[in-house]
Amino acid sequence: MVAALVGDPARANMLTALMNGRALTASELAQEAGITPQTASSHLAKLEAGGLVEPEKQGRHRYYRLTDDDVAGVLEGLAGLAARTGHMRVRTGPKDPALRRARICYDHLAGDLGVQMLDTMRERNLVRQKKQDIELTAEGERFLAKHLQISPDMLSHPRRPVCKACLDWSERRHHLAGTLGAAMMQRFAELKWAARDATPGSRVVNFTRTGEKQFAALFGNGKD
Amino acid sequence: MVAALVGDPARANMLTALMNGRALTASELAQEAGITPQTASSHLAKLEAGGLVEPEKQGRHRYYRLTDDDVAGVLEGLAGLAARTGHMRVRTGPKDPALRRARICYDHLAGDLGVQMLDTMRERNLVRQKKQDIELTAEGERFLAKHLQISPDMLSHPRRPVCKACLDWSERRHHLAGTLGAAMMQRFAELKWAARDATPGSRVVNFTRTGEKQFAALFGNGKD
DNA sequence: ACAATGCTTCGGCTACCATCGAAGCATGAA
DNA sequence: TTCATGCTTCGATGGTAGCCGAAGCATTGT
Repeated sequence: MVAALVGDPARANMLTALMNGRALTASELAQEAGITPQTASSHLAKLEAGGLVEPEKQGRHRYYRLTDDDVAGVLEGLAGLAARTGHMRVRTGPKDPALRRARICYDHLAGDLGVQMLDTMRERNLVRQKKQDIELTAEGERFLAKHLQISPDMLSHPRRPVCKACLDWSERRHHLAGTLGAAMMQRFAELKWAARDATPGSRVVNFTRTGEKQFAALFGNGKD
Repeated sequence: MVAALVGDPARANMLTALMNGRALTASELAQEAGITPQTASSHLAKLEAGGLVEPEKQGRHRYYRLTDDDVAGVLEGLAGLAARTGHMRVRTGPKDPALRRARICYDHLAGDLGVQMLDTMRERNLVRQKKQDIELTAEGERFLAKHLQISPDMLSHPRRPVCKACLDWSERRHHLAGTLGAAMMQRFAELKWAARDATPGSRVVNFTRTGEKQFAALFGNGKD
């Protein structure tokens, strides 16, 4: 059944990413859906078998596009039904998924992952938050020293707080700023977990595969 | 996500069964999908939450129908996509013709003729209907007195309404219930226009030749 | 030739969800 | 009232499908 194909969240994300009519590679679609290439491969095979997408081989890439406008039309219709029940998410902030997921806010991590990180830190008592004021706990200091080799004396600054809550543009929730936020982002880059996108002017932060895994191990919420 | 709702085979079968625009009871939908009532109940709750179907309570039955034509349209579209890959579903046909044409529903006339009767009464302003509530007009009272010797005072009952819309089992449209519906059916029997089938337990109503003619003269829609 | 990249296949794990039995309500009938 | 019917809720189970790690092809670049 075709609907079952569209029903899976990962596949739905892929299809949505293809709704603009352009073709995307398997890897791009994997990133779009937030899954590994091998999982994406499995999904794409099913979508192809279901006649929803068709591949075009080009070198060592495989570009996928929606089969035709009929498919796009049905997807539109489904989105319309979803919108009526309020099950559709409201578009806030940037539309670029990569930008929504992880980006640079001044010098610290923002986007879904940034919000997720602070959420988890709060949940595990690594920090305590009162409104916009955040303070690092003793437990948090041990955590940072152990997993990220960050010591408290690296964070002191004459005019800047160690921790600060920063309202996230796309998520409309807080992520972590301050010298700690900056230090952690810097550490992620040094560990090759993540790097700013090469495109000039882009604020997108790309996580490596291992980086994403390591990050999820420390701050994951199980929803990815 | 809406597509996930349609994606499940059991739910898909239910929705397909509702595609003709008629309403079905929860039990019938369960049988249609080949699952137990409790499983069907769970599915129907989800479909309702997703805005795909809406219920109508009638006695101890719960009739479900597709919310509107948009839903049907999207389902059509999905079926269209499915058809291209070769997997098409088959639709099971109806059943006993005599039962569908005329039968007893509690104590009043149901089936094709029952629906047809209410249709004509509504069309000729003998009754006015708002959803499930039906009221007899002055014109209707004159009509009943003249042609069926039924006077309004025969119809009053402490706990039962004079007119009530009852969802027809086979036609899935409303026919006339209440004390008036019962009185009319009784009158048909007294006039030897129709009689319940002799078979024990059968709900079939057999019309005589003259009865059929007389009935058609009063309530016919010209399609017979 | 070798290495790097992109994608796929295979195997095992896990989580979710459809499913059903049993019991609980609600409505209508006797 | 009591009983029967229709439907729902609860709890437990099992099958399935998504997911990833590791390894295998395929293509391109050096």
